Amino acid sequence: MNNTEIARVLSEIAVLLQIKGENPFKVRAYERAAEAVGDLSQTVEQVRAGEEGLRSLPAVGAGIADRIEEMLDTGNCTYHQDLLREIPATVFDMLRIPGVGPKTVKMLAEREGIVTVEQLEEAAQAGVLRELPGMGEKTEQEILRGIAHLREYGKRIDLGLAWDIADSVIEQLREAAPVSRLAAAGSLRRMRETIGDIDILATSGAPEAVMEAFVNLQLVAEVVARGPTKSSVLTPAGVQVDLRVVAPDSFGAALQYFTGSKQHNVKLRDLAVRRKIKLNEYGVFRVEGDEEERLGGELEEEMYAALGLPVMPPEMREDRGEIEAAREGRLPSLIEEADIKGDLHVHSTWSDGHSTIEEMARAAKKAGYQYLGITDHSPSQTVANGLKIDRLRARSEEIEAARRAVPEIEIFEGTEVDIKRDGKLDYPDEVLAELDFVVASVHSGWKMERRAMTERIIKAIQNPWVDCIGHPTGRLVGQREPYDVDLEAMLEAAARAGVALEMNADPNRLDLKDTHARRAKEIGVPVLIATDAHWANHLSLMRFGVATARRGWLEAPDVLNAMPVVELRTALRRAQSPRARSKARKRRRR
DNA sequence: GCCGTTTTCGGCCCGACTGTTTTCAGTCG
Repeated sequence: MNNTEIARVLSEIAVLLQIKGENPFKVRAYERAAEAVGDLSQTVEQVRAGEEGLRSLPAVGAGIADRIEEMLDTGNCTYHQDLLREIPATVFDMLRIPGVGPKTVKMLAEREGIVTVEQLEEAAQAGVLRELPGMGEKTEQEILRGIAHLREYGKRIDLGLAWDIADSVIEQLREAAPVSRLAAAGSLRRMRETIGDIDILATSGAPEAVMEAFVNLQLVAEVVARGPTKSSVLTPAGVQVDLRVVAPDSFGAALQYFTGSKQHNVKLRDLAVRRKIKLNEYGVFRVEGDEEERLGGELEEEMYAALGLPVMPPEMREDRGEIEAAREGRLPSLIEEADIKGDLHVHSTWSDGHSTIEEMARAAKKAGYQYLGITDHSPSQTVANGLKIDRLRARSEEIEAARRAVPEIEIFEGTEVDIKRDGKLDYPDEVLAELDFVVASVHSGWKMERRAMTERIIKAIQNPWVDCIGHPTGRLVGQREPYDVDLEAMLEAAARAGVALEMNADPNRLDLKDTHARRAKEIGVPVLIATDAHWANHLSLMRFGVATARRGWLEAPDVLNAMPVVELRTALRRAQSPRARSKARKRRRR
């Protein structure tokens, strides 16, 4: 079983135990173990083979380690299967209905034998639910609406779309409501790759008026909940937006609290309790018996300072070791957008891009960059108008013209060359040698088996003219699973060869993902953050790539395109080859 | 089921909102 499968089983065990009414801390142990496995970039098998074994994973002790061992050895988990005999897997879908939690599921199954969404819908339509304990007519209607909503918009949305909505809510609220401060919180502020709902935080002396303005915003299709300090609405596309209003002196506390993650906050509170300190969304307090002394709350920094900690960047707040790092004074100094000196993976009208080389160069100048890599597709990409060798060479003229038109930007003449099924590249080496920068990517044959796919990519990494592997796992967020590849082997090969792996900044890709980037850093593989832009205005997607790199704890020295142009030129492998040196001499004479 | 700056046993975060209730349970984040 692979990591995803093992994580899924562990998290299903947690849900099943919850429905059974088991010890909530046991439930949490399984949840945390599932997260730990899901976050790994190595395979679980590799962790087991490692020196410290499975127990080295957070929240994995003797019991859960046994279950994981069984899954690795036999491909299934008897404990999980026993639980599923008591409670059928169909209840997982029921839990996705807003307002339906484990207690309700248990009650429905025991009293009415309801274990599927369809049965629940039927019972609600028949008016059976309202007769059950703790339920009434409203709950019944709520469940019917929840089912309809789930069918239509069951998915999480990508980070790019979420920020579009959030920016527009913030802008409209600033116009319409008496607010002083407004900020996005939640997974949006942490820049997670997908967003369930959008959390906005405001400060105001007149919360009721803010709530009134909020539920009447133009983009509100439906009001889900409405309270004096918290309301939830749905946009016409079915995205939920939550707004909370707090007093100005609680802004930092609320921002900290609602940014999460849940696990980060749980660990923080655990730390706080030991020091007789209480954290909530209103502030941080020292607790002495019945007495509470307020220590702060206006600034996020005060919340952390009360625990003797520096503030951690939101992207790190996932309980992946950041609190320990903060305690020990070894928080990394994360890469920032301002550190990025150029984009090295963009397309132009020569292949499937929609902007000319010059337009791309002007956009790069506007972004404050020093350089830009034009990396059009290679011949195999016929649908993307991939460049045959003659067109690739013909493109040089236009690149030269763009260099003259936008002299502030150093343009790297590049390609995104296909890695063919056998690991060979779509241009011969002598053609790749003529270029300044080569990204090699897999665009076909997704279904290859793991070993062949791994060898395929490693062969490309070993080609002396390859500078970077593009979107290294091939996944599309929420749409397409990554292809089956041994990431650890890929990283090791890249480290040996000095080849960069891409952090593709397109919010549909984010590939490498955060935990992979972190592993790349550990192994010493340089990361290229690049947008893969097909339109000039898509250079702005860099923001999402940088955010995901931050989630992977990357610092500027870990990122290839945080290098100034002169250093970059000499750092590339081709700079070391005699042929490149002669080419570079020619370039200098020009 | 996990874990240790108080612990190898006894802890394990906190509050708002809703609906169905007459004081609270369930859900959510």
